[in-house]
Amino acid sequence: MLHHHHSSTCRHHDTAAAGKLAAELLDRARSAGLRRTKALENILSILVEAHQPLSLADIAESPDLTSGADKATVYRVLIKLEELGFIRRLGLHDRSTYYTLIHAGHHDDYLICTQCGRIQSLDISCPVEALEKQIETTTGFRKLYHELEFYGLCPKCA
Amino acid sequence: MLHHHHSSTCRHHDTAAAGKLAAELLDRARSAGLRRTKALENILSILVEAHQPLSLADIAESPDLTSGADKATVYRVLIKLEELGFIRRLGLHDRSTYYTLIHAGHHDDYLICTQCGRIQSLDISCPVEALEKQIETTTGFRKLYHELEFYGLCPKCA
DNA sequence: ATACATGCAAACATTTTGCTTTGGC
DNA sequence: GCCAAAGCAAAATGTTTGCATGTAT
Repeated sequence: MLHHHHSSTCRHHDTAAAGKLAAELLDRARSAGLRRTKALENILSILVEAHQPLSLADIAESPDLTSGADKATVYRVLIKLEELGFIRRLGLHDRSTYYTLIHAGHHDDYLICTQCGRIQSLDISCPVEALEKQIETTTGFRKLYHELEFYGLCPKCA
Repeated sequence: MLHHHHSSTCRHHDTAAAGKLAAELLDRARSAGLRRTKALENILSILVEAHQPLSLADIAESPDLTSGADKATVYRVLIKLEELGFIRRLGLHDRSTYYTLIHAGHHDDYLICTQCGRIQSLDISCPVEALEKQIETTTGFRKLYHELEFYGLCPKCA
Protein backbone atom coordinates (compact mmCIF):
# COMPACT_ATOMS: atom_id res chain seq x y z
CA MET A 1 0.00 0.00 0.00
CA LEU A 2 1.12 3.53 -0.77
CA HIS A 3 2.47 5.82 1.89
CA HIS A 4 2.49 9.48 0.98
CA HIS A 5 5.39 11.59 2.05
CA HIS A 6 5.73 14.94 0.44
CA SER A 7 8.93 15.91 2.10
CA SER A 8 10.75 19.13 1.49
CA THR A 9 13.14 17.29 -0.77
CA CYS A 10 10.44 16.68 -3.36
CA ARG A 11 11.09 18.04 -6.80
CA HIS A 12 8.57 20.50 -8.10
CA HIS A 13 5.85 18.61 -9.93
CA ASP A 14 4.71 20.39 -13.05
CA THR A 15 1.07 19.49 -13.61
CA ALA A 16 0.94 20.86 -17.14
CA ALA A 17 3.95 18.83 -18.17
CA ALA A 18 2.42 15.78 -16.55
CA GLY A 19 -0.74 16.22 -18.59
CA LYS A 20 1.31 16.54 -21.73
CA LEU A 21 3.20 13.36 -20.99
CA ALA A 22 0.00 11.48 -20.25
CA ALA A 23 -1.45 12.66 -23.56
CA GLU A 24 1.65 11.60 -25.41
CA LEU A 25 1.58 8.16 -23.83
CA LEU A 26 -2.09 7.83 -24.70
CA ASP A 27 -1.24 8.59 -28.32
CA ARG A 28 1.49 6.01 -28.35
CA ALA A 29 -0.81 3.47 -26.77
CA ARG A 30 -3.42 4.12 -29.40
CA SER A 31 -0.89 3.71 -32.19
CA ALA A 32 -0.03 0.39 -30.63
CA GLY A 33 -3.63 -0.68 -31.03
CA LEU A 34 -5.16 0.07 -27.65
CA ARG A 35 -8.52 1.79 -27.59
CA ARG A 36 -9.09 5.15 -26.04
CA THR A 37 -10.98 4.29 -22.88
CA LYS A 38 -11.56 6.23 -19.71
CA ALA A 39 -9.76 3.56 -17.71
CA LEU A 40 -6.64 3.83 -19.88
CA GLU A 41 -6.64 7.62 -19.66
CA ASN A 42 -7.10 7.56 -15.91
CA ILE A 43 -4.42 4.99 -15.32
CA LEU A 44 -1.89 6.82 -17.45
CA SER A 45 -2.58 10.06 -15.58
CA ILE A 46 -2.29 8.36 -12.23
CA LEU A 47 1.02 6.77 -13.20
CA VAL A 48 2.38 10.02 -14.61
CA GLU A 49 1.43 12.02 -11.56
CA ALA A 50 2.58 9.52 -9.00
CA HIS A 51 6.16 10.18 -8.22
CA GLN A 52 6.65 6.83 -6.69
CA PRO A 53 5.77 3.26 -7.57
CA LEU A 54 2.12 2.28 -7.20
CA SER A 55 0.55 -1.06 -6.48
CA LEU A 56 -2.48 -2.43 -8.25
CA ALA A 57 -4.56 -1.55 -5.20
CA ASP A 58 -3.13 1.98 -5.09
CA ILE A 59 -4.34 2.55 -8.63
CA ALA A 60 -7.63 0.70 -8.38
CA GLU A 61 -8.59 2.67 -5.28
CA SER A 62 -7.25 6.02 -6.42
CA PRO A 63 -9.81 8.86 -6.45
CA ASP A 64 -8.29 9.80 -9.79
CA LEU A 65 -9.63 6.60 -11.27
CA THR A 66 -12.79 8.51 -12.11
CA SER A 67 -14.17 5.77 -14.30
CA GLY A 68 -14.32 3.54 -11.25
CA ALA A 69 -12.73 0.76 -13.25
CA ASP A 70 -12.63 -2.67 -11.72
CA LYS A 71 -9.45 -4.14 -10.27
CA ALA A 72 -9.37 -6.72 -13.07
CA THR A 73 -9.53 -3.99 -15.67
CA VAL A 74 -6.74 -2.04 -14.05
CA TYR A 75 -4.73 -5.23 -13.91
CA ARG A 76 -5.21 -5.91 -17.60
CA VAL A 77 -4.35 -2.37 -18.58
CA LEU A 78 -1.17 -2.55 -16.52
CA ILE A 79 -0.19 -5.77 -18.27
CA LYS A 80 -0.57 -4.04 -21.61
CA LEU A 81 1.35 -0.98 -20.53
CA GLU A 82 4.13 -3.23 -19.36
CA GLU A 83 4.18 -5.08 -22.69
CA LEU A 84 4.38 -1.75 -24.44
CA GLY A 85 7.38 -0.87 -22.32
CA PHE A 86 5.69 2.13 -20.73
CA ILE A 87 6.00 0.84 -17.21
CA ARG A 88 8.05 -1.67 -15.31
CA ARG A 89 7.18 -3.73 -12.31
CA LEU A 90 9.13 -3.92 -9.14
CA GLY A 91 8.84 -5.56 -5.76
CA LEU A 92 9.29 -3.63 -2.56
CA HIS A 93 9.08 -6.38 0.03
CA ASP A 94 5.44 -6.27 0.83
CA ARG A 95 3.17 -8.69 -0.87
CA SER A 96 2.19 -6.48 -3.77
CA THR A 97 3.74 -5.81 -7.10
CA TYR A 98 4.49 -2.16 -7.80
CA TYR A 99 4.43 -0.39 -11.13
CA THR A 100 6.32 2.66 -12.18
CA LEU A 101 6.59 4.68 -15.33
CA ILE A 102 9.73 4.33 -17.40
CA HIS A 103 11.14 7.75 -18.16
CA ALA A 104 13.54 7.82 -21.09
CA GLY A 105 17.01 8.62 -19.86
CA HIS A 106 16.00 8.71 -16.24
CA HIS A 107 15.97 5.85 -13.82
CA ASP A 108 14.62 6.12 -10.29
CA ASP A 109 15.95 4.21 -7.37
CA TYR A 110 14.08 3.97 -4.09
CA LEU A 111 14.48 4.24 -0.38
CA ILE A 112 12.02 2.20 1.66
CA CYS A 113 11.40 2.10 5.39
CA THR A 114 11.42 -1.47 6.63
CA GLN A 115 9.14 -0.50 9.48
CA CYS A 116 6.36 1.70 8.08
CA GLY A 117 6.72 0.97 4.37
CA ARG A 118 7.29 4.57 3.39
CA ILE A 119 8.66 4.86 -0.13
CA GLN A 120 10.83 7.69 -1.30
CA SER A 121 12.33 8.28 -4.73
CA LEU A 122 16.03 8.89 -4.76
CA ASP A 123 17.22 11.58 -7.06
CA ILE A 124 20.69 10.25 -7.38
CA SER A 125 22.94 9.62 -10.28
CA CYS A 126 22.93 5.88 -10.25
CA PRO A 127 26.41 4.39 -10.35
CA VAL A 128 25.23 1.16 -11.88
CA GLU A 129 24.80 2.12 -15.51
CA ALA A 130 28.39 1.43 -16.52
CA LEU A 131 28.35 -1.86 -14.68
CA GLU A 132 25.19 -2.82 -16.51
CA LYS A 133 26.88 -2.57 -19.88
CA GLN A 134 29.78 -4.61 -18.64
CA ILE A 135 27.51 -7.36 -17.35
CA GLU A 136 25.74 -7.44 -20.68
CA THR A 137 28.97 -8.20 -22.50
CA THR A 138 30.37 -10.69 -19.99
CA THR A 139 27.22 -12.71 -19.40
CA GLY A 140 25.51 -12.59 -22.76
CA PHE A 141 22.28 -11.35 -21.21
CA ARG A 142 20.38 -8.89 -23.38
CA LYS A 143 18.14 -5.91 -22.75
CA LEU A 144 19.40 -5.48 -19.25
CA TYR A 145 17.86 -3.13 -16.78
CA HIS A 146 18.28 -3.00 -13.07
CA GLU A 147 16.40 -2.45 -9.90
CA LEU A 148 18.08 -0.82 -6.95
CA GLU A 149 16.47 -0.22 -3.61
CA PHE A 150 17.74 0.86 -0.27
CA TYR A 151 16.00 -0.39 2.84
CA GLY A 152 16.33 0.94 6.34
CA LEU A 153 14.62 2.72 9.20
CA CYS A 154 13.21 6.12 8.39
CA PRO A 155 13.77 8.99 10.87
CA LYS A 156 10.29 8.63 12.36
CA CYS A 157 10.59 4.90 12.95
CA ALA A 158 14.18 4.95 14.19
CA MET B 1 10.72 -21.55 -7.92
CA LEU B 2 14.41 -22.19 -8.10
CA HIS B 3 16.26 -22.63 -11.36
CA HIS B 4 19.63 -24.30 -11.05
CA HIS B 5 22.44 -23.09 -13.21
CA HIS B 6 25.89 -24.23 -12.31
CA SER B 7 27.72 -22.30 -14.93
CA SER B 8 31.46 -22.29 -15.36
CA THR B 9 31.62 -18.95 -13.61
CA CYS B 10 30.59 -20.51 -10.32
CA ARG B 11 32.99 -20.12 -7.46
CA HIS B 12 34.30 -23.30 -5.93
CA HIS B 13 31.94 -24.40 -3.17
CA ASP B 14 33.74 -25.77 -0.19
CA THR B 15 31.46 -28.27 1.52
CA ALA B 16 33.58 -28.49 4.67
CA ALA B 17 33.54 -24.74 5.10
CA ALA B 18 29.80 -24.71 4.49
CA GLY B 19 29.30 -27.25 7.26
CA LYS B 20 31.39 -25.16 9.58
CA LEU B 21 29.40 -22.04 8.81
CA ALA B 22 26.13 -23.87 9.37
CA ALA B 23 27.39 -25.12 12.73
CA GLU B 24 28.45 -21.64 13.72
CA LEU B 25 25.08 -20.20 12.80
CA LEU B 26 23.36 -22.93 14.77
CA ASP B 27 25.43 -21.98 17.80
CA ARG B 28 24.53 -18.35 17.42
CA ALA B 29 20.87 -19.24 17.03
CA ARG B 30 20.99 -21.29 20.18
CA SER B 31 22.61 -18.47 22.11
CA ALA B 32 19.78 -16.30 20.92
CA GLY B 33 17.33 -18.69 22.54
CA LEU B 34 16.29 -20.94 19.68
CA ARG B 35 16.15 -24.64 20.36
CA ARG B 36 18.24 -27.15 18.53
CA THR B 37 15.74 -28.83 16.26
CA LYS B 38 16.19 -30.89 13.14
CA ALA B 39 14.24 -28.33 11.14
CA LEU B 40 16.52 -25.50 12.21
CA GLU B 41 19.62 -27.51 11.42
CA ASN B 42 18.30 -28.54 8.03
CA ILE B 43 17.21 -25.05 7.07
CA LEU B 44 20.53 -23.52 8.04
CA SER B 45 22.39 -26.11 5.97
CA ILE B 46 20.14 -25.57 3.01
CA LEU B 47 20.62 -21.82 3.16
CA VAL B 48 24.37 -22.11 3.58
CA GLU B 49 24.74 -24.51 0.70
CA ALA B 50 22.43 -22.69 -1.68
CA HIS B 51 24.43 -20.21 -3.59
CA GLN B 52 21.40 -18.29 -4.64
CA PRO B 53 18.24 -17.02 -2.99
CA LEU B 54 15.63 -19.63 -2.10
CA SER B 55 11.89 -19.33 -1.78
CA LEU B 56 9.86 -20.84 1.01
CA ALA B 57 8.76 -23.59 -1.37
CA ASP B 58 12.35 -24.24 -2.45
CA ILE B 59 13.28 -24.92 1.15
CA ALA B 60 10.14 -26.76 2.20
CA GLU B 61 10.47 -29.13 -0.74
CA SER B 62 14.21 -29.56 -0.61
CA PRO B 63 15.42 -33.16 -0.28
CA ASP B 64 17.86 -31.78 2.28
CA LEU B 65 14.99 -30.98 4.58
CA THR B 66 15.37 -34.45 5.99
CA SER B 67 13.07 -33.79 8.92
CA GLY B 68 10.23 -33.30 6.44
CA ALA B 69 9.23 -30.17 8.30
CA ASP B 70 5.94 -28.57 7.42
CA LYS B 71 5.76 -25.43 5.32
CA ALA B 72 4.44 -23.49 8.31
CA THR B 73 7.40 -24.58 10.37
CA VAL B 74 9.86 -23.56 7.70
CA TYR B 75 8.08 -20.25 7.48
CA ARG B 76 8.35 -19.62 11.20
CA VAL B 77 12.01 -20.59 11.28
CA LEU B 78 12.72 -18.21 8.43
CA ILE B 79 10.99 -15.39 10.30
CA LYS B 80 13.21 -16.01 13.28
CA LEU B 81 16.36 -16.19 11.21
CA GLU B 82 15.43 -12.91 9.64
CA GLU B 83 14.85 -11.33 13.05
CA LEU B 84 18.24 -12.58 14.13
CA GLY B 85 19.74 -10.90 11.09
CA PHE B 86 21.02 -14.18 9.62
CA ILE B 87 19.09 -13.87 6.40
CA ARG B 88 17.39 -11.17 4.39
CA ARG B 89 14.40 -11.37 2.15
CA LEU B 90 14.24 -10.19 -1.40
CA GLY B 91 11.76 -10.15 -4.22
CA LEU B 92 12.69 -11.36 -7.66
CA HIS B 93 9.55 -10.56 -9.62
CA ASP B 94 7.77 -13.84 -9.36
CA ARG B 95 5.16 -14.27 -6.73
CA SER B 96 7.37 -15.64 -4.03
CA THR B 97 9.59 -14.08 -1.45
CA TYR B 98 13.20 -15.23 -1.56
CA TYR B 99 15.60 -15.60 1.32
CA THR B 100 19.33 -15.42 1.28
CA LEU B 101 22.05 -15.69 3.86
CA ILE B 102 23.80 -12.52 4.92
CA HIS B 103 27.54 -13.01 4.68
CA ALA B 104 29.54 -10.54 6.71
CA GLY B 105 31.45 -8.26 4.40
CA HIS B 106 30.04 -9.77 1.26
CA HIS B 107 26.94 -8.72 -0.54
CA ASP B 108 25.54 -10.58 -3.52
CA ASP B 109 23.72 -8.96 -6.36
CA TYR B 110 21.72 -10.96 -8.87
CA LEU B 111 21.06 -11.38 -12.54
CA ILE B 112 17.62 -12.73 -13.42
CA CYS B 113 16.18 -13.81 -16.75
CA THR B 114 12.84 -12.15 -17.34
CA GLN B 115 11.80 -15.05 -19.55
CA CYS B 116 12.77 -18.27 -17.77
CA GLY B 117 13.38 -16.98 -14.26
CA ARG B 118 16.95 -18.20 -14.08
CA ILE B 119 18.82 -16.63 -11.19
CA GLN B 120 22.55 -16.07 -11.18
CA SER B 121 24.70 -14.54 -8.47
CA LEU B 122 26.93 -11.75 -9.63
CA ASP B 123 30.40 -11.76 -8.23
CA ILE B 124 30.99 -8.09 -8.70
CA SER B 125 32.30 -5.39 -6.52
CA CYS B 126 29.16 -3.47 -5.94
CA PRO B 127 29.54 0.22 -6.59
CA VAL B 128 26.74 1.16 -4.27
CA GLU B 129 28.39 0.91 -0.88
CA ALA B 130 29.74 4.44 -0.85
CA LEU B 131 26.44 5.81 -2.03
CA GLU B 132 24.71 3.98 0.77
CA LYS B 133 26.66 5.84 3.43
CA GLN B 134 25.91 9.11 1.74
CA ILE B 135 22.18 8.40 1.64
CA GLU B 136 22.25 7.51 5.30
CA THR B 137 23.61 10.93 6.21
CA THR B 138 21.45 12.96 3.84
CA THR B 139 18.12 11.25 4.52
CA GLY B 140 18.41 10.32 8.17
CA PHE B 141 17.54 6.70 7.44
CA ARG B 142 19.35 4.21 9.63
CA LYS B 143 20.64 0.68 9.20
CA LEU B 144 20.59 0.95 5.44
CA TYR B 145 21.16 -1.98 3.18
CA HIS B 146 20.40 -2.33 -0.45
CA GLU B 147 19.08 -4.71 -3.00
CA LEU B 148 20.37 -4.65 -6.55
CA GLU B 149 19.15 -6.87 -9.32
CA PHE B 150 19.70 -6.91 -13.02
CA TYR B 151 16.94 -8.23 -15.24
CA GLY B 152 17.20 -9.20 -18.87
CA LEU B 153 17.09 -12.03 -21.38
CA CYS B 154 19.53 -14.84 -20.77
CA PRO B 155 21.48 -16.25 -23.74
CA LYS B 156 19.16 -19.23 -24.09
CA CYS B 157 16.00 -17.16 -24.14
CA ALA B 158 17.34 -14.36 -26.32
C1' DA C 1 -20.38 -5.22 -37.26
C1' DT C 2 -16.42 -6.63 -35.12
C1' DA C 3 -13.12 -6.95 -31.94
C1' DC C 4 -11.34 -5.21 -27.89
C1' DA C 5 -12.44 -3.75 -23.19
C1' DT C 6 -15.13 -4.29 -18.95
C1' DG C 7 -17.40 -6.12 -14.66
C1' DC C 8 -18.22 -9.57 -11.65
C1' DA C 9 -17.20 -13.69 -9.59
C1' DA C 10 -14.51 -17.55 -9.14
C1' DA C 11 -9.93 -19.81 -9.23
C1' DC C 12 -5.10 -19.62 -7.83
C1' DA C 13 -0.77 -19.20 -5.47
C1' DT C 14 1.47 -17.99 -1.53
C1' DT C 15 1.76 -16.37 2.99
C1' DT C 16 0.10 -16.21 7.55
C1' DT C 17 -2.48 -17.70 11.71
C1' DG C 18 -5.05 -20.74 15.27
C1' DC C 19 -4.94 -24.46 17.91
C1' DT C 20 -3.57 -28.84 19.61
C1' DT C 21 0.23 -31.96 20.29
C1' DT C 22 5.17 -32.92 20.55
C1' DG C 23 9.70 -32.47 22.27
C1' DG C 24 13.97 -29.66 23.84
C1' DC C 25 15.84 -28.05 27.92
C1' DG D 1 7.22 -29.76 33.87
C1' DC D 2 7.39 -25.72 31.14
C1' DC D 3 7.43 -23.24 27.14
C1' DA D 4 9.10 -23.17 22.43
C1' DA D 5 8.41 -25.67 18.15
C1' DA D 6 5.77 -28.55 14.99
C1' DG D 7 1.87 -30.26 12.41
C1' DC D 8 -2.34 -29.67 10.24
C1' DA D 9 -5.87 -27.12 8.50
C1' DA D 10 -8.12 -22.92 7.76
C1' DA D 11 -7.94 -17.86 6.90
C1' DA D 12 -6.05 -14.09 4.63
C1' DT D 13 -3.98 -11.59 0.85
C1' DG D 14 -3.06 -10.44 -3.65
C1' DT D 15 -3.01 -11.97 -8.50
C1' DT D 16 -5.07 -14.00 -12.46
C1' DT D 17 -8.75 -15.99 -15.39
C1' DG D 18 -13.57 -17.19 -17.46
C1' DC D 19 -17.39 -15.62 -19.33
C1' DA D 20 -21.24 -12.77 -20.54
C1' DT D 21 -21.99 -7.89 -21.69
C1' DG D 22 -20.75 -3.27 -23.18
C1' DT D 23 -18.35 -0.05 -26.29
C1' DA D 24 -14.67 2.11 -29.34
C1' DT D 25 -13.55 1.85 -33.94
